[in-house]
Amino acid sequence: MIKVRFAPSPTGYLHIGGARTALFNWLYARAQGGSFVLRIEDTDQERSKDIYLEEILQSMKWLGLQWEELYKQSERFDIYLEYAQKLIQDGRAYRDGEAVILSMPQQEIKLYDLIRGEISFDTALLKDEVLIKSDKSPTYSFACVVDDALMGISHVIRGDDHISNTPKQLMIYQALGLKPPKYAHLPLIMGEDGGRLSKRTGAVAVTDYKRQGFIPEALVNYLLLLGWSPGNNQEKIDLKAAIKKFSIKQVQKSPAIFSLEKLTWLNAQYIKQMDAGGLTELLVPFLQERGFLSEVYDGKMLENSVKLYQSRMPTLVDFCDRADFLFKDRIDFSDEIVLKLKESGQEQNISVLRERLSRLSEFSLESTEKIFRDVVAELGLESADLVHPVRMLLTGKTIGPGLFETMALVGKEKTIRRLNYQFNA
RNA sequence: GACCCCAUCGUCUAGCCUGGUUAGGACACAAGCUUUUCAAGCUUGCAGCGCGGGUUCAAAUCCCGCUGGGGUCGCCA
Repeated sequence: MIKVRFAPSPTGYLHIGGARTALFNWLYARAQGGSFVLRIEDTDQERSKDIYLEEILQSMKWLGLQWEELYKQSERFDIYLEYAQKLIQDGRAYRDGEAVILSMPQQEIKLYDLIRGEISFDTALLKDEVLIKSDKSPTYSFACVVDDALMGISHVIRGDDHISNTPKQLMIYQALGLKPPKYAHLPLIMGEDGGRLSKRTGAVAVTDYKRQGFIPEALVNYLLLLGWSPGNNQEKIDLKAAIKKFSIKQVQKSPAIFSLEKLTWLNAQYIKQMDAGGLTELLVPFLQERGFLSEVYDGKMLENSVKLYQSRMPTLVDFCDRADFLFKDRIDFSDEIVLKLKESGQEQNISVLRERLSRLSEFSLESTEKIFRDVVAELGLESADLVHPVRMLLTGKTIGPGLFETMALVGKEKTIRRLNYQFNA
């Protein structure tokens, strides 16, 4: 029976590296028909906090990584103490005050890592290992070994940073007379500067990405690509397809640098291919948070707006920024826009356009375009002469979707009002 | 510093195991097409096997060394 676990410590938010470790564990379990255990390593009473635990569970769910079993080490202290006692009786460990310490055997050991192959260590270089601390709580390595053994974990898939913990833990298994699991050490994810991933080099918490408007499918897909490849030049792959193709042996051995640019590109791909209704639903909380939308809103109108921006919003937040004019009553112009409007010299022509548009009864893409084209022709202008200043007036921006689609969305009343602008005021 | 691990375009990677490829794809970048702007899309371009030795008819691929990078060295996890 294949059984793996992800063992986060609730001393901080779930970060991107942890999320990837969880993802690979989950994938391995699913690919092998095994099960996935979530084990909360909250032995550090000082630093473990419930809010972090809540956040980790939420992030896991958001990413779509369901677990079969959940444990908390803080509820298992008796078990660790019991095993430590046994080691003392067997003469493999000794007391130092309240603490229990393992006498480190001296030997050459070989570890076969599923990703790296054979790794050898000399435990003579290791110091005796603390198993139970003076406060009677277990140390990481001890709790980890006891739990992995008791929970029947068959494969330990974890970050590279644990590779040097492995020989110590192997010695604990040996002292306990228990069979160790198979190991696979994942290379770490690094920041854009090649160093450790940190807040300085970008967002590290999964919730930060959520807040920044990334969708879970894209994040998971990107994380998958960091250290693994489905082959056949495929970039976009969902969890279901990944399960079919996943092989732990194909995981890269070298660390990978996190690229926000590529994640953003993937996010844009997912957003473009979503159905507009589903995308709209995702957008609603972002819009409400900004006060752009109240509890009650016109879903149809919103969905139409979303469609117009679907290929123009790499992240959900981008929609809020780029389509803000649809939700605001009045828009503020930047100095740049004010200047460009003044330089366009189209005040008179725009007032002609405005007057003609105001006579329209049906304010649609087709009708506004017809009027616009007529006015341009009558005044002997190029379309571009009016398109740009009108867009600025309606949206407060120099860029955006097609002007007539925009007009139809903004609606007659607001369009007429925004076209009434004192260029030299 | 000691110990362990790693090394293909700027970045993520395919290829390596089972030597023979014009070393493939993607992001980014550049150009073009399209166009009312911006995106999207399509086309094209730029760019890589860290270095040095072997082994071999032949090395990105196998071996050794160097260099470079990463990780660990807590009664944190």
